[in-house]
Amino acid sequence: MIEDEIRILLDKICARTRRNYSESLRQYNIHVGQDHALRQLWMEEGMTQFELSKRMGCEPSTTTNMIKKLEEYGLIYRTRDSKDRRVIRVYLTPEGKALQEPVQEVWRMQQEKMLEGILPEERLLLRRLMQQMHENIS
Amino acid sequence: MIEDEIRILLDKICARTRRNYSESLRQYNIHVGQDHALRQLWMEEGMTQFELSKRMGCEPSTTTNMIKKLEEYGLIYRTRDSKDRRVIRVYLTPEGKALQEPVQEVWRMQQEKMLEGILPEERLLLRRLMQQMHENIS
DNA sequence: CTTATTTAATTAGTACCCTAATTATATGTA
DNA sequence: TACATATAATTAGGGTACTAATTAAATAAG
Repeated sequence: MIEDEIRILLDKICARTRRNYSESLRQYNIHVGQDHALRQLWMEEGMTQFELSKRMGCEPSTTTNMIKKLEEYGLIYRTRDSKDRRVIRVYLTPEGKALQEPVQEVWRMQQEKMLEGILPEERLLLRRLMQQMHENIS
Repeated sequence: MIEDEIRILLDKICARTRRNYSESLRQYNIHVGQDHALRQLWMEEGMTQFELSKRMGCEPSTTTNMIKKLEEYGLIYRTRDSKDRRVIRVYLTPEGKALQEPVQEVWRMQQEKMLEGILPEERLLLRRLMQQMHENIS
């Protein structure tokens, strides 16, 4: 069945990219999920952990653990909001900021490798189909 | 960048399907990765753990842990190969076999939901593009 | 025959990601 | 003001997946 193949390919591509990405990130001493959090912070600092969870699409408890590791590594720091003492806001340290360029470069290279030989108009179509798939299941 | 969007969509679709699938499997008391192993065994029993790892595309240590859980749950059993005492062969119990139908039904329904509104010829193209992507990164 | 090398599986340790329950603070209502 | 409810973050506990190191059995080489 063609539908089964699509789903299986999806899983394989995902697992493979994750693994490749994980290997490439090792040189910077960070892990796949952490990069996810860092990417959000490179776009906007000072988010609450709740906001960060929403943007990453994961549970708050996952964010707590991830953020804890990133703090241990010295890549981010946290401050409690003075207006609402329940809230914690997350900021990048200079070390965290410095990773943006090299990590984005790794990301871009993997992208290009994955899409090699796929024409611009095919990429547009691919994006459209994937947007549809994403809407279907969200 | 359209390429970034494709990669991000890929991650989101993957995470989402995994999560949805995980929820659906809860009624059968199994977890996402375990289903992966069971699917291989439904196709062919008596594989070695090494063979199972290769087919699942994961590390042997991951298989060891997964198989251990499945054995605790009473879904599979293991026997040591009499010719080569290093090797362990994996078989399904009646309970493990009984899960095939309902779990495959869940799988099929999620598939159809994900691909809703995508025409047959688009599915063919989608498969082709994904096959290409898979080759590119493997 | 003995030693070295290879191979299958396991163990230890780390990170990711989830659910359910808990803690602490803020807010709405009697 | 007092109590109930809601919200942000955390903790506890389980499963997935990896790397690196180890164990045990099989095979190759001297």
